[in-house]
Amino acid sequence: MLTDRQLLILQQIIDDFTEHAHPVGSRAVSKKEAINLSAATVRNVMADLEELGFLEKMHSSSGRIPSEKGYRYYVDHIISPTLKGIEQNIIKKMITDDMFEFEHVVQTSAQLLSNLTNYTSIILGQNVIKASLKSIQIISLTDTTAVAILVTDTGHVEHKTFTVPESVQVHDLEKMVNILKDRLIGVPIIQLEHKLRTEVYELMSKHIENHELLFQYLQSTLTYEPSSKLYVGGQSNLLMQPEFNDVNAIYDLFTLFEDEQQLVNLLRNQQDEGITVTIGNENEVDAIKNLSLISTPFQIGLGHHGTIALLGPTRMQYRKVIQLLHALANELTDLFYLAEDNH
Amino acid sequence: MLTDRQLLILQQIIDDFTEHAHPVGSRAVSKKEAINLSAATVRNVMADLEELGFLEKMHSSSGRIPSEKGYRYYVDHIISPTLKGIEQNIIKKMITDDMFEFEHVVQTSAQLLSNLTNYTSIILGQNVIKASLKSIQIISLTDTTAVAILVTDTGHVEHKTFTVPESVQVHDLEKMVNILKDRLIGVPIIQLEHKLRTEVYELMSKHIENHELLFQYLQSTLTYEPSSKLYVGGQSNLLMQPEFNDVNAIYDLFTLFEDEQQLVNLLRNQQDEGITVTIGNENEVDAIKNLSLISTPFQIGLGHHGTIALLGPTRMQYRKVIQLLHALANELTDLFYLAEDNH
DNA sequence: ATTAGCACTCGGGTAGTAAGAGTGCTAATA
DNA sequence: TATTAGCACTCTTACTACCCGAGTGCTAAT
Repeated sequence: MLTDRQLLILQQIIDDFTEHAHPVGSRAVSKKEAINLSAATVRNVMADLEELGFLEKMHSSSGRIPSEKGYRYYVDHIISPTLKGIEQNIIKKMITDDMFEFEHVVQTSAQLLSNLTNYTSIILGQNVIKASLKSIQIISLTDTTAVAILVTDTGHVEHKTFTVPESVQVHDLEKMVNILKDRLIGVPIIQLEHKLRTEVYELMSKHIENHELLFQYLQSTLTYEPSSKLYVGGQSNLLMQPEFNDVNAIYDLFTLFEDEQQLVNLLRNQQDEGITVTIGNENEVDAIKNLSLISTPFQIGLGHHGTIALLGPTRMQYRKVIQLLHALANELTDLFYLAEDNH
Repeated sequence: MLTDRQLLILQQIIDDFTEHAHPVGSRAVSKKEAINLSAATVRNVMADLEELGFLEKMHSSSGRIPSEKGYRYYVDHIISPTLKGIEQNIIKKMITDDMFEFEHVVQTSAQLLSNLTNYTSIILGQNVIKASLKSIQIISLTDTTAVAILVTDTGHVEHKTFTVPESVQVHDLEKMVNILKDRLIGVPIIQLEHKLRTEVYELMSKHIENHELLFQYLQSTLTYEPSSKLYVGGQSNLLMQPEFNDVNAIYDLFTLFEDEQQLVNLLRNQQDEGITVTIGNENEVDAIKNLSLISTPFQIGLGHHGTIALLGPTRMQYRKVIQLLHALANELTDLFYLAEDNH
């Protein structure tokens, strides 16, 4: 579709703009090492690229900046996700150095990503919906308080502290726990509430005295919130980007960061495999329509997966970011997935 | 120290500036209902107040703005922390409506506070350091993964997922758990690591085959991070304040928000009881030297306490915030503290 | 096909000006 | 004596005009 020369010049402009965030003029392109053309010739090519929609001008006599279509072409045609050199080693070292703890690894990865790129990293931990209940326990702390602990087969732990009303008998509580263990262990999380309302409720009303009150407590305690673990790292990195000199843009973005549910949805909507790049207006969420989001899933085990993403200006270092994400996703999958597969 | 008239005018200026964020002129003050003086007279008083250090000018012909000393005087002499009316009810309703779960209450409170005030709320949950271990369990998920769960007597739950090396025998793992239960339950968190290194290590090396490897895992799993639960609500609220039209100020602040440890320290350093107000440069952390922090502790039970704080511009609605915090701290203390005391 | 040359465009910076808000001081007033 | 009216002065902000430089697009020459 594009000639070699057009492609080369598009690439040079994107690289330059990515670095300096200033519109790129024909003279600047002409002076680049890879280019042996006069400014005038470059101008002609640039005019063509603009007509094709790959470049834009801010005003009639500014240099060119890449359009979203330009970035899209660049990402689709120029980049291969093989990472070589230093970063690969950093990641390998970071990840394998005596880390066996899921949350820790994921959190460290988020930190690492945002440090290496100066963008904002968002990592969504495992999708709890598909998991099922592995263990349920109630540990009493004082006479009137207790903590309930739920564990899923994917290792997700949820806990709630609550106060026990004085009217509740200890042996009723024990009975209740036994019913719960009997009926709920092995049940997929998504069915918990239903089972609770039917089977468990029925059993409780038969065997337990104060069942209405207890059940009420139970329901609010066991109703799983669908929010998975979410990590956001390097939010302030984006503030350093020159595109954020306007406070309104910042406001919208940070309001998004505060809305966990919306972030989760954002990452859930990404593809199930491979690296996904959404550029500017390709994003459906308004607050990031002037940013790019690059994401990739990683396997946690047996069909469950998490998502790593990086959020940066459309003027993003796509090559670097894609290679980093690719490498990191591989490492994480190796760590969590093969660990289970290997035994 | 100040005459009645001076006090009145100081108050009017602070109230006006708090609302509008613009320097207040003598004419504006003179027109206020509570004031029956001409602009000229007000000017004289304002000049006096400036000389005393309670007011400042931005430039020679601007109106006056309160100095930090001015706010300090206002807070110390004019405000009483009794809340009446609507907010009290909102809080009561919010807090008592079928909530028995600690984290939920605290998180809702943070949300509530930032919504009611349009400032940023920071809530520090219980101080784990003083707690001691109540329960310790290891639940195996698959052949090679397991999750360890620790519960303190204050209801704090910590969990870590880890992979079990194949070389470890199941019965060794069981032995280890028994040793841990025997030796660590009841031990204050702060002493955990020591006990682990001495008593537990000794026992393990006697009774368990592969003890070096297991111990290594154990140590990284059980070493408690001193970070308590921290909630920050309404970060983006501050972005709407006109004092944040400069991106640099925002950057420093949000970098602080990302540094949990620093936030925890900030709140830990507040007074042990009563409401603490630190205004502008009274704060030790650079990033908030142009903001005010108002905080109050609340009792969780038996000597443990958490801290609620609100962060806003020095031009803050001190009266409202102080009254809100006062009321909320009382409600929380009632809920968590008296619950235990009452039985 | 490429390039040099040139007229043209537009944004950003600088300087000057006018308007407006507010002050401080002085003199008049109750 | 305390208060107030009046007025000159100060400083910011908004607006305008202007110039400079970077960059373009087109034409003609190579």
